[in-house]
Amino acid sequence: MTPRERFLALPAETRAQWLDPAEAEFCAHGYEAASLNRILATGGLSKGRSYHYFADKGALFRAVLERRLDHMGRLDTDKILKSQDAALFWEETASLCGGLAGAFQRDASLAALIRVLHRESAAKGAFARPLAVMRDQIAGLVTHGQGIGAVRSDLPASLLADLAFDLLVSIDRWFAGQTEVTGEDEAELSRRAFGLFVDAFVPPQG
Amino acid sequence: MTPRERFLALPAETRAQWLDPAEAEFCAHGYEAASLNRILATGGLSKGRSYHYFADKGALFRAVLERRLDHMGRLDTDKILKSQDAALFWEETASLCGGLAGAFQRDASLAALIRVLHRESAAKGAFARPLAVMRDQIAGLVTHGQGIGAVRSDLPASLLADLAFDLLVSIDRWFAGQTEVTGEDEAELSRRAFGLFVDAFVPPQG
DNA sequence: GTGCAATTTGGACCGCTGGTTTATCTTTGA
DNA sequence: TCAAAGATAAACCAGCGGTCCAAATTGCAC
Repeated sequence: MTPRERFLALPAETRAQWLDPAEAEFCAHGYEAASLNRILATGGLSKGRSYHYFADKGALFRAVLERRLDHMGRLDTDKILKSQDAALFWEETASLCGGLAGAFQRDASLAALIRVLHRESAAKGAFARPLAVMRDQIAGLVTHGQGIGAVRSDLPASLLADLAFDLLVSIDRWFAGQTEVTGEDEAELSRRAFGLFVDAFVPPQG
Repeated sequence: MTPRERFLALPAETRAQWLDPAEAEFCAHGYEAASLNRILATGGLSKGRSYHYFADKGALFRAVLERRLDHMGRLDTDKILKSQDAALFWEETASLCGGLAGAFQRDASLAALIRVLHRESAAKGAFARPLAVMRDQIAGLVTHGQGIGAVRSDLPASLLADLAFDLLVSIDRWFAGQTEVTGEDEAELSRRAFGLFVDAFVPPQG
């Protein structure tokens, strides 16, 4: 039995005994700077028990992340992939981005974890997979968009997918760093920011 | 006398005794994962000597970075700031980006160090300053561009500056990750990528 | 030239990190 | 009842960045 299987077999209450302090620690300090020893001390857990259930620090982070992602439900990219004209494509994309932004606003921990994941993934290979899944999903959307003429085709889909992902993260990060902007202002600003996003990826004129 | 002053007073040859192994280590492993002990062992230096010349690991990284940046010369933003119409603004901006890309191609260590700086700056506050300088420069360019109608004004300059910076870094990172694209293909692709960059920041039509 | 003072140097040491190992305790099943 | 298997606690490890201090070296006044 792998450590991961052992952990998933535990009752939810016991699982929370690990995941709650771990999530707090990762949100507060990021991945690298998070102290496993501190997590264990906070939760009253021991090293041996920890490595009985988690192969390493990365496995614990992944478990924390998975629990949060379960709260969010799957990204619904189907509608976008079924769209057959540019207008609908961008309408559905806007809807998905809006839903995502809403989820981030509702669940601060989810937003914080995703930011940690994106920020430190380049340095730590441990998170390659979950991030690659997202990027591949975006790449699929881009390719479909190119097929129906909604997305520019003068650049490779892999590049466009990378840029789209990073751009969305950058936008999110800017809004997260703003303390004064709120309510209607924020809604209007993020609507315009999505406009910039669209401008970058629609086929260039001429 | 501060450690930094002591170090700068050293002959260039002695300075290189620190900076060469440090640069190699930082390029290979990034900042966090770079081992100070390993750098010292490689260079035949001792701990006491190190902390006589560098306040901490971050100071050593900054010294490595500064030596590289001196090789590059200052970014010449004057021409852009003097431009009075959108066409000239973007022409000069293209020229500056091209020069930057050339410097990165010529000096792989510089490119690697800048990538490390950008990647790990969010986690480590030690690098806030050098990065903030670059971002402020970009913010200045954006503001000027907005003034002459070359850059969209429906979003705050600080947001546009952040996005511009991150977008350029993302583009650079994608190209750095490509092994097969070379020569003319790369030149043409990066020309188009700059086109995407422009499309995102010019005033939206309608 | 000599002796003192200031600087420079090496390296032991510190608290901490993530991770390993071992030995004990608990549970299970025949 | 007893042994095999699973779970747990805690000692332990190498390495980390950083501190400290005593010894070696240097520079300078006399």
